[in-house]
Amino acid sequence: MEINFIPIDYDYFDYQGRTYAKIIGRTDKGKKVCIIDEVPVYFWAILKPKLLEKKIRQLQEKIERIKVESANRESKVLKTEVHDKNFLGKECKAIKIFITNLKDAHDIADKMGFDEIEKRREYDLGYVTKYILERKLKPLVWYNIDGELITDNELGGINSIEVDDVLKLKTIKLLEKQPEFKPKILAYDIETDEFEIGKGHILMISLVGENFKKVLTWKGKDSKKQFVENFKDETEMLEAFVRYVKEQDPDILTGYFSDNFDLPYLRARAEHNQMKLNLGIDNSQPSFSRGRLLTGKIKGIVHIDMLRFIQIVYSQYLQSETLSLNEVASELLGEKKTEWEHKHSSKIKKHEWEDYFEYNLQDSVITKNLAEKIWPDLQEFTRIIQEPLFEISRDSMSAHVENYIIHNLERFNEIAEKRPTHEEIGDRREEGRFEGAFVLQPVPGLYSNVIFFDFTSMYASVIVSYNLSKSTYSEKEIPDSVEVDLNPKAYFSKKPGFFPQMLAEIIKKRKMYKQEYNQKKDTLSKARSNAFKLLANASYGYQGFFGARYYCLPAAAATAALARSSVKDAIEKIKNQGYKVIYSDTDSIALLQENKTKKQVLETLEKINSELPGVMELDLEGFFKRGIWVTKRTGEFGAKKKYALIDDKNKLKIRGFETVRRDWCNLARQTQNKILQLILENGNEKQALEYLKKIVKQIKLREIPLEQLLIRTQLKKPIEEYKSISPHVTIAKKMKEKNIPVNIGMLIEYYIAETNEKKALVRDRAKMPDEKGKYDIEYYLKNQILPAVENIFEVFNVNTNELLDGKKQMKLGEF
DNA sequence: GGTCCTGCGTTACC
DNA sequence: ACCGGTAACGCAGGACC
Repeated sequence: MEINFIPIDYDYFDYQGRTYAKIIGRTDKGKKVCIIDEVPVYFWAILKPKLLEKKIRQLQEKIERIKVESANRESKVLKTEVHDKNFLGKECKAIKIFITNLKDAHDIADKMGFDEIEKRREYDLGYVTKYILERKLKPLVWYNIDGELITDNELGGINSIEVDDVLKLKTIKLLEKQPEFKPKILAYDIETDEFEIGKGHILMISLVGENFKKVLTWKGKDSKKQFVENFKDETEMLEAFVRYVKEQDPDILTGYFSDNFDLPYLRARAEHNQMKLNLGIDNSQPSFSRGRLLTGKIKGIVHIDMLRFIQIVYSQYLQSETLSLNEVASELLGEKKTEWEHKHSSKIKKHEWEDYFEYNLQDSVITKNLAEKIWPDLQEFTRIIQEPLFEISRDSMSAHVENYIIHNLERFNEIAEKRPTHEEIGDRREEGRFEGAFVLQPVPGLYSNVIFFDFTSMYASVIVSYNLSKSTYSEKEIPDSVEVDLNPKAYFSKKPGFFPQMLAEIIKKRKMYKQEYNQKKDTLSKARSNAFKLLANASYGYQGFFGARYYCLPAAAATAALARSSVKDAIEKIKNQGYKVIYSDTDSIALLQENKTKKQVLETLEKINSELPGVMELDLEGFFKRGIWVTKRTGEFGAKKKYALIDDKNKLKIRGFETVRRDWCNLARQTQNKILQLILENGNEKQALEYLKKIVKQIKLREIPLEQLLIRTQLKKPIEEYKSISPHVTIAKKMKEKNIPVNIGMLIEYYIAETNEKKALVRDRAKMPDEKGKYDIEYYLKNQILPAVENIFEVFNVNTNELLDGKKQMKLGEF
């Protein structure tokens, strides 16, 4: 039978010693279908150069005799073939070794310690990756599939899984016209009495899908809400949850922080109540793999923890200071949810339960909206990198880069490099650091007509332009190469390597889809452009990352070194054209327009671009009517990574200042922001100074609400591990004593209060927000407000310290 | 008891 | 363990006088 099919989830199973792929997807008629398929599995033995044919044949025979036995199967080599391949850009002869079961590839490879073999490779690729490579049945791409319906008890009863049809694949054909795919998304969220997994009851579970809204609970017998469904106890509620998930039959089950909270909690409570949380299409329970973080997997339904994907892919582009559902949703969706003050169920009053149900439902509604908003990005990442959605939603950026490489090696006839061993990782981490970016020390001041240039995807374009990669690198001087002045010197062949070539394509596609987006303003080209941009930006970090298959520290060091010299060259050229360069950081250059016209500026840019190597490109980032740079708090020099700009539309761009640092109190941040705004709008400090005086007075009169004075600092490790006990650690200890849950990653809130005895240490004056106390006027003036503004006023030779003198008078009773 | 310096720790920039 | 280096700066803690 023939169907149009889109693969969503990939899995595999063993039956009678053989491995089968099991792909779950949808048909264009909306049916959920499982495809069963088989591909030959193999790995490679790369041979030493110049082996005689006879030798190779003898070796093949030896290899073909290898067998390994494990508890439940015997695995052997099925056949071997000799191929001309490339490994790390070099031509080689390699034996392709076909085996019965991929799981035994390691053991078979271990038995191949023959002299003629230089390296064994690709025994460490996962089955699903191998399957996608081999069959070219790529995730989230439409295919026409011809398959045979499995109706009997074949393959150990595979047809009993909960899908519409199970098909054994015969042939696949890529569909020319790719229709839009909208997955069925079901969002869920639980509310519990305790934060520790499984410790307390699950009070309620919300489920939200298309035209489907439910809150399942055993606490809702008095509820008048339509969406609330009441059950006898927790067990019945959990059973109903499983039932509803199956009934809804989603492609994606999504939660927020659900890998590490909701799903493991559900599993733990099911266990506690001696029932099975059989969510899988084969009635299996969710499984959890342990890395540093839990990962929850459900067979046949893609479980996606939205937080993971947002953390990895979006967080650097978000303004949100925490990645809480509330903050992220309000930034990405413009939705604010109503707050609920968490308390134990025994303390919830009757009428409050209704609000609690509403709150619980809302979390799932928001999570679903978030998933729909982010879907284009998830989809495009999946299509571009060609790994399953489940992995794409959780993998780190380095894994994305690596998977992109692996799925594109075939065009280069390349055999994949292996993953580093623990020892190799250890050695790599010992290798030490290399010099990074160049940052130009600014001269403090208020400047008019500031222009910013920046290099587009600078590191990626350096890698491409200078061909920097593991396969092009040489320790020793080689013909037709570029020498990079590192210690020791590094040489990179001019013959294009596969990684720089792939990266060149990534950059090209980024450019193409960005242009397409600028014309069409559609979500698809935006998501594509975004995915390629992120891949390009992660490429430099990838080559310097100790866990990478294609780790190459000299390539990373050379990338940084050539980026430094490129930016310095550009600065010199700009200066030679008669401009003053006032600042530069990594890939950007700030210069003053002064008496030049915009046309002249663009000509300068053009000239520099014409002289840049390869795909490197200097771009006009923007014109700003004013900009301010300040001194460091210690010393006379200009502070790096701290400046503020304003454009013609009075839009501010603030970098590095306390305004953008979440570990300063809101009052200091807002005051500084306002002062920067007034100065940049007016071009002088007059109004800003008046504003500051007003704020100082309000502080002294205790008119500032405590919320404005709270300092938030993240707890980054267990309390006991801190060598230096700073205020937030002290508060975290206090919270723990009071049985308030304290987790790693939490933002600890506190304020600094006055004390009777004059204690020197800040931490001894730190109090929790709900602790009684008067805020310490002197602390907030001297340690928050003044430090945030004094360097700014110093630009105008205004000494803000004088404003503080009022505090003595206050103590004398002036206020 | 004060001053100075250093290291820890967090958060930013790119 | 899950991409890199550069940088600012508060606070604690110890050296030193």
